Amino acid sequence: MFELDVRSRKPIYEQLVEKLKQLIINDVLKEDEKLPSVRDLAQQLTINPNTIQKAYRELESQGYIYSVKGKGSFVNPVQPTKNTEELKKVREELKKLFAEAIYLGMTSEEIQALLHEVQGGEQDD
Amino acid sequence: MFELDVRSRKPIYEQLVEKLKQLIINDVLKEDEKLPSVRDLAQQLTINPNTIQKAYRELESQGYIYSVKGKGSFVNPVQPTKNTEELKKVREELKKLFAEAIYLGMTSEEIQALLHEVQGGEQDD
Amino acid sequence: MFELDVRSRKPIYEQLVEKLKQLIINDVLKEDEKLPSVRDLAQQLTINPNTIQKAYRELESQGYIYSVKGKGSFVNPVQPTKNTEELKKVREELKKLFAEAIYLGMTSEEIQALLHEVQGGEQDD
Amino acid sequence: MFELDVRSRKPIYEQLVEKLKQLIINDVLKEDEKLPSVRDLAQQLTINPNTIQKAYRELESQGYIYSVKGKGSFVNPVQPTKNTEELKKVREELKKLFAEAIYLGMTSEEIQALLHEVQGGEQDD
DNA sequence: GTGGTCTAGACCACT
DNA sequence: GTGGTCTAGACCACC
Repeated sequence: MFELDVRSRKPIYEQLVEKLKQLIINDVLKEDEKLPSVRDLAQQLTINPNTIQKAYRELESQGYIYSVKGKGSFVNPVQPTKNTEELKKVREELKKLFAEAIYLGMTSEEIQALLHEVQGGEQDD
Repeated sequence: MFELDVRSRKPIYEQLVEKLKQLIINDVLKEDEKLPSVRDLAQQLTINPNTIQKAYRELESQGYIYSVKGKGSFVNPVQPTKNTEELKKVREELKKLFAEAIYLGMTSEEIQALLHEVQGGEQDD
Repeated sequence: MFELDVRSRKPIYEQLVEKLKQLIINDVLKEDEKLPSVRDLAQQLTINPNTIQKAYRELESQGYIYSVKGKGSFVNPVQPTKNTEELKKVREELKKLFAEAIYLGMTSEEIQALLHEVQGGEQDD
Repeated sequence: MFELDVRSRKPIYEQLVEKLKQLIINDVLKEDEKLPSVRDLAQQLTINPNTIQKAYRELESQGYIYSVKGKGSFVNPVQPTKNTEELKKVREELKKLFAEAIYLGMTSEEIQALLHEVQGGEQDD
């Protein structure tokens, strides 16, 4: 299900957060769907349950999931209002990346192609 | 000149690397222009010189600047050949960000507008 | 395990990088094998841990090892794609050394003998 | 005549030593031929005369040239006896480089081709 | 004066 | 306990 890279400089829990975000964003994990339990996922990925829990906590605080005591963790519906802060960050990040991509030689056509590629995948799911 | 957040989770030297990259990419620091000396910048930012040096070294190994003992550190001309590795990373990053931006409600029109905004600034310099 | 020359003009961390490279190249340290911890090696060699870390970091950025926070540093499998830059350097170095060896009186037979000697050892492991 | 790389991490005087060695090795500078004067070379290369002098001193101590007060510096005839020490170093260096080249994927055929290339150039000069 | 190396020692993040 | 970051302060090599 996941491919975690122990070699990466990025901490494992951050990788997990990112992967799960991707799954939610790409609608693989639908609204109110239950995430795998901490213990199950830990066993599946052969990593420490604490690490999983840390990832879930992070996702919760970012508003992507919610936890119900004794039942598990579930995907949050999108809350457009709450995300203005995050949108601002994403905009800033995009600007930086665009500048860097152009500096490294990418044309705006290539960048747009990439965008449409992602967008196409989005709709297909 | 810079605004560093000492409290941030991101290491100071990485923040520095990013800021300096921005300056180079946006042509504020031109080719072969001298960067502030390690000691000067350290004093200016009230940061340890070693930290500055770490940032400079990182920028050097990424090909953005070069350092000459006894003379200083200077901006490198772009080397399109050497940056294939970095381009790959940027492409991956862009894909992730696009997905996230769309998830948060941005339309592809908005994203493209942002791209053109950056590109415009680029050409004006 | 290592013999470092603290008096040498070559920085300690560079000596370390070289020695460790040798061990990896000669398969003394196998793929994914754990390197000694920064602190352990520092104590063993009576050298400051920062110096060891600098060496490890250099090896990491050259693609020979990878480091995982909280776990340790490990030998990387060879990545033939990523090393084009380094190969170029090695080729240049070889050319220079060949010229010097010939100047000092070595015949090309002697040089080839040396090559086969090394190659033999390589295959025996 | 020379191409010095100020960008290089290698000190300029070392680059000079290497270049001059090459010229001697490749017989561009013949036995007892006069080297350019320190001041001339300094002006030609637009670098500090002290740097040139340091390079000449180094070459002298390595036995490649000799200096005559008031007359200049001259190329030394090869002294096979004196070079056993250096030969030993070169042999060690070659072994290391061979191992590294093989590790990075070069075949012994490629290496030998490189050798013959250098050797050919040697005889042509 | 410039970058580069090294030490000693503190503190943090991850597992 | 692991690697990673940062500081303070010393000394060296190069130009």
